[in-house]
Amino acid sequence: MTLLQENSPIKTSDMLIGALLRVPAEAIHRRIIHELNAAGFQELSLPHMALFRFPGPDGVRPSVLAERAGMSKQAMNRLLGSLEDLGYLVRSDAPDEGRARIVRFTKRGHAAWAKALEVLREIEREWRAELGPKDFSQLKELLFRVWESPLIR
Amino acid sequence: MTLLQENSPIKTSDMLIGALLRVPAEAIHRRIIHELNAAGFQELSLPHMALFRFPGPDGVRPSVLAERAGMSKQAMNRLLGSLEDLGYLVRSDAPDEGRARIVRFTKRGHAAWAKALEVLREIEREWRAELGPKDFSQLKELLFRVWESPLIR
DNA sequence: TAAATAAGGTAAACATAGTTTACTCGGAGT
DNA sequence: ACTCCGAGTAAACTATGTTTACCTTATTTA
Repeated sequence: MTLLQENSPIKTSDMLIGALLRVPAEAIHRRIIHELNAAGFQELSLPHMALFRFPGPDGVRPSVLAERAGMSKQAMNRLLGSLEDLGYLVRSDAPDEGRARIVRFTKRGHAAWAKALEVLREIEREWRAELGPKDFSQLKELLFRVWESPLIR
Repeated sequence: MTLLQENSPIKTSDMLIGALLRVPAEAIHRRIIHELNAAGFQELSLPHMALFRFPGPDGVRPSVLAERAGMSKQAMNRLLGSLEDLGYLVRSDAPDEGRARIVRFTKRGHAAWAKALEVLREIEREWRAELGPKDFSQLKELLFRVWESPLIR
């Protein structure tokens, strides 16, 4: 029932797609938090990453963000409250729609978002250098096909 | 500062590697939990997945599992305690090494582990059907090269 | 040999972060 | 005017993780 033999090297066929995706995804996640912290955005921790992820919270309503993050409106609201206290964003009234509000980055929020993108681009450069430009493009292309497919619904 | 243009379709180049890895990885994660629950392993929830992941906890020491999962020994110990109460595993004394213990799946634990692997293999079949066998193999091969590289340390 | 040290494991207090339950506010439909 | 609905909010509760502290056993060392 164990998955690996003793003393034999790991092969591609031993690895299932779950671990192959999860491990690098988590590594990227940790690195982004680490570099944001190091760049002066000390307060940002793991739960905040529910917001600092594609396609970002700027201009979006809290309930939509809750939906995207897969959490309750209340939990999202507390996250937003904490980030508002920390000066990363504001929740302003939406002019037209009833009681609706809209999340807007402050200057500091934009700076943090820009830093996160910068780290991600740096990571892409490193991967491209390691795999070679052609294979890296191929990897992104394949993952994009997964993205567009019904596989991940 | 926004990442996307209005009213234009998303292209590969818009997507950064972080989201391309994270979204499918999370989808797989959710599905495994869901199908384990449906298969009679109702009690298993998200935090338990820190153990139900490659290469599995069977035969491993608690402190190693804590290290792998990136959490404290105490937190891991509580997880193990909860799974022990639920009948998925036992912590037996290791015969030689001092106070060391070893985690062992019970029959139920083995069954859950086998089910998780089965779901994963089903997911792989679906992806292979969607992408085609050649491209799917290519995807795994590229991810494996990332796995072996220093990129994810 | 005896004492100090290190490593694995455990326990309790605490902090964090999420869900559940319940409420308010504003707009739309009747 | 009355009801209903959706968005947002608040408070109580729950879970899950960290911090702090301690026990046990083996190894090192004076």
